[in-house]
Amino acid sequence: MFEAIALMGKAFSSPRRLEFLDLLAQAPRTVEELARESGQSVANASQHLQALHAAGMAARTREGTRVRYALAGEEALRLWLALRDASAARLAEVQRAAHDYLGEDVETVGREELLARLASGEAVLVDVRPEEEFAAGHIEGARSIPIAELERRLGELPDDREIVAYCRGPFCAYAHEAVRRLQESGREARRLEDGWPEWRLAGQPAQ
Amino acid sequence: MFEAIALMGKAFSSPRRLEFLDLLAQAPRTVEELARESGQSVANASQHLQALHAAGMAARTREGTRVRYALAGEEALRLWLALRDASAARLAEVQRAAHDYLGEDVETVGREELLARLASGEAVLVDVRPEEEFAAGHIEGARSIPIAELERRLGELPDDREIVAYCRGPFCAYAHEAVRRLQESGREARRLEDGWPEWRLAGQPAQ
DNA sequence: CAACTTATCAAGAGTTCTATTGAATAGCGA
DNA sequence: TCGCTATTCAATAGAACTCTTGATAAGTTG
Repeated sequence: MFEAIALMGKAFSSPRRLEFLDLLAQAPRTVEELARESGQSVANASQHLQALHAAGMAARTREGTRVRYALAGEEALRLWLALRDASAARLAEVQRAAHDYLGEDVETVGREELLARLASGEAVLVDVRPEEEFAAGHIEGARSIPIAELERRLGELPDDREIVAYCRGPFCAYAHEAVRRLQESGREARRLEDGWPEWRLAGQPAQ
Repeated sequence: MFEAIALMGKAFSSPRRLEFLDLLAQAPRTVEELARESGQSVANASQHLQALHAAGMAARTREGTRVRYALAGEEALRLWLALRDASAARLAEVQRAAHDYLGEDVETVGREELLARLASGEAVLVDVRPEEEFAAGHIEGARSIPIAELERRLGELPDDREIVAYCRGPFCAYAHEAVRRLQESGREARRLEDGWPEWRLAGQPAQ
């Protein structure tokens, strides 16, 4: 029994596999994409992805000559987020790594407040993740400006309303970075406290 | 970052450690007790427990010459139960192991129905876990009859009311076993669909 | 069908994990 | 202090895991 459960537990014991889970939480991807985005060989990525599949954490579908992996349902997403949050709450190593990686804290907005400010037109919501992730699903009413293009496309954003940026989640640096740049441009800006996976899991309006 | 999270993830990759989590979900215990109940050497148990501690899943307190380990807060319990349930939902191996271990399914009662029937006096609730686990915490209104003593103490139970048995959780065989024996004795009996940890986590009345 | 792309397989070197053994340490009580 | 108990430490052999390399399989396109 415990041996069988450990089959799933092993999915969480390798940083590489956790990185895949994090990527898959945003959008399904092919093996080659996952390998490229995580900077490892295709063969190695394939092995880890098969391990995730065997652990019941990833689903896979064949698409012609490629194979697309996705998280295996909401349950899998919930489990990954629970592990991530629990480790952030209890392990000093994770806190330290997060702080080093994210830099100075940036002011946040909660879900309710964001919804209210969007409804009243006081705020504009920007998704700063890569375009493909936006395409795979995003918060209702958000517009896509990937962080890499933000500088160049600053003109598209109003400077008389607050900008709220969001990205992959609370441990993703994109939104932090975006808020800093927006503030440097003289705009009022905050980041959404969560990212897209948390929003979706909470059953909030999405597209 | 992912490396740091994997420190916690590794806690779930060994059947031995999962068994400890399962035991600790019932009640805190000393190293020696945990080693005995899981049938392994003390030195080995100590190593695994230290790993759980380093992973932020177990807390430890010194008590004179012994060391008592406990789950590190509700968060740890929630994570363990989430992993267990997710693996039971998604891995055929776990389902098979559970069925082999638990035997024929037994009729269950839900929390709400149990509370109603206890309030109206239509049912009697029995905790069939070992006595020490009962002592460390149990459902309000339950009486303790460890499964090992059930046969001998059958006379203590009424035969004109339904008996509801519960134990460590849905994958613990004690309650199944108890219901079968109670039914053989001519009593009406069902098992609570969850066990003590789930009950406590749900914030239901406890002692 | 041949050439090509994408993913998986197979084998092996190096690393990490696990359980065992025996020794060492910490706290207690005489 | 000494002897005792409970736990941890240290060393080690064997098992499992990880990544790399090169070959193979599946599917598409010309």
